[in-house]
Amino acid sequence: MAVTINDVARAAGISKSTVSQYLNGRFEFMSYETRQRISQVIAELEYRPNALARSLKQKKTNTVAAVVSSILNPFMTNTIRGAEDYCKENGFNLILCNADDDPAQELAYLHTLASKQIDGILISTTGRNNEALRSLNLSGTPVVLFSRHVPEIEADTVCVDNKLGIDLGIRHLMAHGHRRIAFFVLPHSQSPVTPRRERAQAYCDLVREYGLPASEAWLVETTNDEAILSKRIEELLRQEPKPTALFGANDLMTMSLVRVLANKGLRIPQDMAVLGFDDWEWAPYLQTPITVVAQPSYEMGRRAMERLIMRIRSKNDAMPPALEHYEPELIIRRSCGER
Amino acid sequence: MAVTINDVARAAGISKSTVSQYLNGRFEFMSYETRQRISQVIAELEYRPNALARSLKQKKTNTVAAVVSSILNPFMTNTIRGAEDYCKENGFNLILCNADDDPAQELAYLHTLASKQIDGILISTTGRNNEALRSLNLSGTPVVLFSRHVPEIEADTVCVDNKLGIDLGIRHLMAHGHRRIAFFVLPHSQSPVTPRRERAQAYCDLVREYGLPASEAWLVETTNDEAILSKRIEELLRQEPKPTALFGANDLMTMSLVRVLANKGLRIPQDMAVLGFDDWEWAPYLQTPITVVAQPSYEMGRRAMERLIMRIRSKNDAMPPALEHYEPELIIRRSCGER
DNA sequence: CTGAAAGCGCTAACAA
DNA sequence: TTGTTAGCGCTTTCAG
Repeated sequence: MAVTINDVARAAGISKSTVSQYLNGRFEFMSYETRQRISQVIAELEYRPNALARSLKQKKTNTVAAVVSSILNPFMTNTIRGAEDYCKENGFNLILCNADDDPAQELAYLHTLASKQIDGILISTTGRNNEALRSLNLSGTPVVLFSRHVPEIEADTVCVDNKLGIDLGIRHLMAHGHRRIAFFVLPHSQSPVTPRRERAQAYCDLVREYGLPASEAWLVETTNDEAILSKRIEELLRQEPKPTALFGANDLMTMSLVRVLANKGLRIPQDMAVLGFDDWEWAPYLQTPITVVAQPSYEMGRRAMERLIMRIRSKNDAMPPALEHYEPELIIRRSCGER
Repeated sequence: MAVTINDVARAAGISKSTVSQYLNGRFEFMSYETRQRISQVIAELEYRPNALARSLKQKKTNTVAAVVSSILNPFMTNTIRGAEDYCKENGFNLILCNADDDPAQELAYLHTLASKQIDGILISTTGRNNEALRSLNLSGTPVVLFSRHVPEIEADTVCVDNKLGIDLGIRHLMAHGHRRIAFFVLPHSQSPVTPRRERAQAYCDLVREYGLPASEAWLVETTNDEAILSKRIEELLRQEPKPTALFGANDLMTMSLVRVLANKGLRIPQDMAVLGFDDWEWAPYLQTPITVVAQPSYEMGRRAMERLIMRIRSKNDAMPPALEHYEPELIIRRSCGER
């Protein structure tokens, strides 16, 4: 049987409330000897306060959760590292939940997190559980959104300027002589997820704005499953004129694009230029290092967690929700042609 | 204020113990109407039982933790996925802790996990907190070790047959005409961590056994920091005769090796062959696809979690601890030469 | 079939 | 400066 505060009190010959005071750092009204005594007994007994009991009473767990769409996504893992570091520096525990972009999973997590009385939630949401998120946020469990903005949820949001990112990318491609640009994005037409919509929209707008040749077929809505992607690319290459550059709307998509081209024996950039949205660890070390539009993911994660913890500490008071945009950055490597 | 079991009882016009029965699926002694009524009230009120209170009383949290040395390590992330899946299938929650191979961090996690009354721990330990782990295991929080075996801790362990892995690797290199093989491993002489010791030992033994030329300088003990690694490689190449192949003792090491060689303009395998222990996602897509000795990481993670949950369910009864070895597999790509 | 009562381990007034 | 007391929200005998 685990040792409890009562055991400590008994062994020290004092009452448990004094021990409790000690545990909570209220030494002001405690004799020096008592304090010494308690500290010694605790060490001897290897006493560790039961966090469940404490949290039950205090109504706070000092634990927050990050619910992400996929831990395979390098952008997410970097974001998490930022969030994690900020937590650590501020004495919070972090629970990581991988919702796999599945609304049902996401909702299940929200429920168990709520039942575990988590203090706050950082989430890159599927956008399908807005009521649940709103009600959490309203009922005292602060929620901060990152990467994906959902106007219906009045919560702090940290994301990137998607239009700027696409603009950076397209201008870079143009500078390398590319005019026929295909854009690969996850299905977005009936998805509530904003980044893909914003990026696809920006692509369309900018292609028009810059007077580039356009084709419906060049806005490719597809999963990043490599078999499927492979077919879509074949279709694309069967038509004339073909695009000369492929622009992936996020890291996973670009990674698949690179692999599919490699498996087809197509060289980058000689046979096809490739540009990605989001950077990833291996991008510089591939056969052809990949040029990308990168988000400052680590900082964004830190910042999102900073806001979350601030909300928790301020008890989520009246402050209106803030929407913050970070600037993406173009990292030029070699996949769009030399120069 | 959150809704409690009392609110539900009151709204349903019954006592809270009946509601509790309902929550715990004990419908046997409950009228059908009561049952209906409760279910309806719960839905209306959006009642979610407080897991803290429940766990406090039941003395179990239905939550386990995985403490890993690094989430940047692809071997670990695959292992985690296996563990995660098994948890999910069995109704357990998983908390992921990244100890960063720092014994102090690890110990801190063990303490907070214990205080959170976690039901069990899966760990790839630094080997520096053996007493803590033993005492957890003995005092009712089952511990399962994976990847790293520590004889002093009598707990189930799931790991790979390291000697076999090194043998597979060395024989493959020999088959490609390599005889001067350098082995890159993290500092292990005074580290309690077994895999690196076993692998280094196996390297030494097998080099002797196969009558390969040996040199103290070819057993390179180094961190995988790229700057440092770069220096070590330069030193190695300054001497005659040079090795013709580099064997990385784990994924992170091999990844760094590949990057350092790339940055030096050395071609794989023409200028230097490379072989890795542990596979990783990008290994097949690099300039030269990397040949590796792979561990069945997903299965190992699943299996480790299976044992852990079994221990939890059986209340960690007398069963003697089991040590399981999985077989590694050679995945031939192109980094050791064509053939 | 349902309710009353005690208690899990801890905190927080309030008394002493 | 320390102890008493009353819960936090839930489960679990044990009566009825």
